Amino acid sequence: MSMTFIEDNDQTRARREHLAAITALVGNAYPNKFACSRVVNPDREDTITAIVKKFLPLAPQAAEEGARPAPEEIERANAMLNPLTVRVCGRLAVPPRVMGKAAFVHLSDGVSRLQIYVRRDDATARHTDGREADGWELLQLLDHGDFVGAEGFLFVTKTGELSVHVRELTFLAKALLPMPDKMHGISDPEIGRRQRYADLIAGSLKIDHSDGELTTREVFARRSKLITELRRFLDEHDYVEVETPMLSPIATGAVAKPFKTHHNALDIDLYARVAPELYLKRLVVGGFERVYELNRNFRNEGLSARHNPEFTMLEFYCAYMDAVGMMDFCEVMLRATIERVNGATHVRFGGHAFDFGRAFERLTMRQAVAKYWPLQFREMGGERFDDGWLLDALRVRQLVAFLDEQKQGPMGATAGAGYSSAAEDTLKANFALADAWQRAGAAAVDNGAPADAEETARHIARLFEEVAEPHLTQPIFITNFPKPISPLAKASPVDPSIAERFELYIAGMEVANGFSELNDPAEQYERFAEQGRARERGDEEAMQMDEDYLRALAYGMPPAAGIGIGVDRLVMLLTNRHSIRDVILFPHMRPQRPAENHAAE
RNA sequence: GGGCCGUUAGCUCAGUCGGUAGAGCAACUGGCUUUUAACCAGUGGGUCGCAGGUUCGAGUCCCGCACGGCUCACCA
Repeated sequence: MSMTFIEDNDQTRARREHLAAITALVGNAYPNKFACSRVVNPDREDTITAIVKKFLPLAPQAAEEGARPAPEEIERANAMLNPLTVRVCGRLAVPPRVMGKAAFVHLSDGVSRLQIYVRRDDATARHTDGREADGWELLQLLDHGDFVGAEGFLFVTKTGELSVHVRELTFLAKALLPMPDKMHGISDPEIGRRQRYADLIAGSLKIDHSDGELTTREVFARRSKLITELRRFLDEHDYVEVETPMLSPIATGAVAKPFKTHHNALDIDLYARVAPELYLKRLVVGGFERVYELNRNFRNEGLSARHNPEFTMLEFYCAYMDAVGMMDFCEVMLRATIERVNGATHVRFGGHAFDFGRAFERLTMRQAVAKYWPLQFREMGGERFDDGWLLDALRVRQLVAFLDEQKQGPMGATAGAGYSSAAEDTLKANFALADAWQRAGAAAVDNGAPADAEETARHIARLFEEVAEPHLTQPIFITNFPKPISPLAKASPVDPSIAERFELYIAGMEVANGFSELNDPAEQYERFAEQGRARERGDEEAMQMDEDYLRALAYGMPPAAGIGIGVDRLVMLLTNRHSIRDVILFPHMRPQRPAENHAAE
């Protein structure tokens, strides 16, 4: 038998030899079950975590750090603990500490650890055929990471640690591979993400947690808690959870490139959904006035610290509500769930501190661009930046062209050469700026084609992304998106050029996106048609016409607001992880190239 | 694709000016019946990512390649 996944070295050889010796000693080294005691709760078997939680408070405390508790206090604790016989099981969290004729080992259940104490003169083991075997002999064969069951009585040691004095040891499963370093854990993030099991083990076995960061286990426990709380909040507000297709004949509902697959029996291509949006709105048509789905979306785009090809989105719709109402609701929901998950509305994320208890700022997209337009470019060619320019298509063109040029060169002459004085530098810089501004203006006019609404919309979105987005650290709603880039959103009743759409930004990340839903089938048809024209011009991400959806709208959809919340990014914020790959258990990674091929034989 | 950084024992990492390959942990042997990053004594373990060059001599300097990380561009 060749097990190429187990490297052959002195470490693995020792473990295999131990396994053979264990088999000789106790028979089946992989028994099917182990029944634990029911000391903590007669209705369920004890876990290490349950035992520790229940009995740790009985262990005496030392008067000061590093000192041992008073002997009489230990005696008092043992008088209560010794009559309690427990059966517990778990993974060896450390290599056994053998001291001649006695040994200490910690067992872990993945969350907590409990020490067991094995003595040569009173430890037995159980052979799978029922015979008694030598427990001390079995202990000698245990490796860091093995699974064992232990029966014995509770006590506290001289140092005050709650422990189990083992009477019978049962072998449960072998770790044939060495455990991650007990002090350093897994240092290579690559291995941590590819082998999440090893990462989780490392977190539960690591001795020093002094860095104050959450363990991997804790990150995903918090993720689970967040998802529970989001569901609870929506359930309490009369939302109904549904599941809509992951595979559909057309990928629509968001501006994104889809994954394509094929259904053999039907002989049709299907797409992994990029958003459940249009299905959920069909349900609003059908009478689900409050409906949500919390599930995966798939987008065939680049990977980054903030992008995984599949990601979890919470999407929900509320009839008779508009975008403003949805922002209010979203804010209340985040405040409530974050408080329940983290125990406070305060969140620390890298060097930033957020207080979700405070009202979120709200700015229109144009206001955001105007607010964050760089100070050094407020004066250009004798003209003063005015946010009214953002209403003027040619001005918008000029701003984009100007920004492009500034991004290209290293600010032209503004870098300033060797010996020139500060005044000279400023003068040169002003000239260069005026020049650039003029060139941008000329380019805007020369562009030829009359500026159409869609081009202006894209330009404003670009200006927003370049100029404002990096500054959006504290939670902020950006509102009033240009209509042409929002094909499913309803126009504002006061300004038909903008959509009643918003995005929530936190720590520079887009965390949520919502709007007043377009429910006029005729207008929706026109918007799809515009998208179709963009598609023909080569925009792969443009949305496809969905005729069934239009038919649904034709049956009548009540006014409604909807929102999509990026759950992974929210988890990042709540766990202080700066890569989305750290909050997804098995993130997609580039396939591993065989750089080393020692496993060949 | 561009820029920067990395690759040394099973793991985490040192390695000075170019001169015999190092530590801690882990493994193995022995000692130790309340330890806790247990301790003490000893043993084994290396194609220094790969390939070429310079040199009397390369883990170290030079060139190329592979693998990986961070970052920029693209993107929710």
